[in-house]
Amino acid sequence: MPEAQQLRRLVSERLSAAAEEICGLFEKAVAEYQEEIIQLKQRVEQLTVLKPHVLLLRADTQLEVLTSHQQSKEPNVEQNKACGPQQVKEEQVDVCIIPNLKSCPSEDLKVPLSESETTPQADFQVPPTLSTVTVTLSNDGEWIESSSGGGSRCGEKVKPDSRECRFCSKGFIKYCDLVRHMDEVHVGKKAFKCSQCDREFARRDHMVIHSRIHTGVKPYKCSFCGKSFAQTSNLNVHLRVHTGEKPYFCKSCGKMVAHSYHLKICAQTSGEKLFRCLVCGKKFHTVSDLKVHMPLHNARRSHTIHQSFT
DNA sequence: CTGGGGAAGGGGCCC
DNA sequence: CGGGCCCCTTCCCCA
Repeated sequence: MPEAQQLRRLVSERLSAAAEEICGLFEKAVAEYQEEIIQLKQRVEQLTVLKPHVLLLRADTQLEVLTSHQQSKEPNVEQNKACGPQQVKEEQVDVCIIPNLKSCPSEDLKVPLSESETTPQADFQVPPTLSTVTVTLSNDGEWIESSSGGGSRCGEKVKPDSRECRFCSKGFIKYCDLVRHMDEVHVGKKAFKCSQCDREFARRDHMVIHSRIHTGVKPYKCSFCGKSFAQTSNLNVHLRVHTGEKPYFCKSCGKMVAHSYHLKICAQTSGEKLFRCLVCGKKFHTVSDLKVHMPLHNARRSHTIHQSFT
C-alpha cells in the first residue's frame, strides 16, 4: 500500500512540523513571562520596602488601599507592562468597602483603583511620605491624589475593617459577620449595592466584577489577539477560539462544541418543543425562538402572551 | 443554527 | 476562619 504509507509519512511530517511550531511559540511565551515576572518582583520589592498606606476616596466615599499588601498574581502581564512600573492589577489592591449607603449618601461607585481610573500622577511606588496617601475621584471622573496625614470619609476617619448593614445600620467588625447577618436577618437581601445601577450583590467580589461594566476595566488580556475581558472565565472561553478546543460533546447531534450552553440549546432544538405561545398555541424549542415569535402578536403582547412549560 | 461575548452567581482553594 | 481570587456554569444577546 504505497499510497497509504505515503499518506502516513505525509501526516507524520505535518504533525511534527506543527508540534515544532507550537513548542517554539510556547518557549517564546514562557521566556517573555519569565522576564515579566522578574520585573514584577522588582516592583513588589520596591513597594514592600516603602509600605505606603493609600486611602482612596470617591466624592465622600472612602476606599482603603494598602499597597504593601499587593502581590504579583497578575493575569495580565502585558497590561501592567504598558502601564509602567507603578501600576498594579486592579484586584490586587486591598480595598475596604463600606456597604452601608445610609452613611454615605452620595452612593458613588466604590471600585478598586485600576489603571483606567488613575491619573499618571497617582504614583504609588514612591509616595511622598510613609503616611496616608489620599486619592479622590472627582466629579469629572479623575482621580486626585493628595498626601494628607489621615484620610476621611464624610469628615471622619473610618476604621478599615468597619462594616455596617445597609438595612439596619448595625455595625460589624468583619465582612463575614456582615454577610452572615444578611443571611440570618435580612433573608433574600444583599449586602452590597452598586451605586451606579442600584444592583445588589451578596458578595463583594461579585460587585467588584460587576463594577467593571461601569468603569470599563478589562484586566484580562488574550495573549493571542490582545482582546481584553472583564472576567477570567470569559477569557478562558475566548481562548478556545484560538486553540480550537471544543470540550463539550453534544449527544443530540454528535458534534463537539465550545460552549456548554450550546449543548443545552442543541438538546432543546433536537428534543421536544417546550415553549408555547399562549396566543396562537405554536410551540418552540427555545425561549429565544418564542421571543422572536412574540412580536407577531405585538398588539396584545403585553397582557396576553407569556411563555409556559407544557 | 452556530459561534462568540457579556454578565451573574456559586463553589473551591489559598493566604 | 475570613476574604479574595480563580474557575466553572448558566443565561442572554447578537452577528
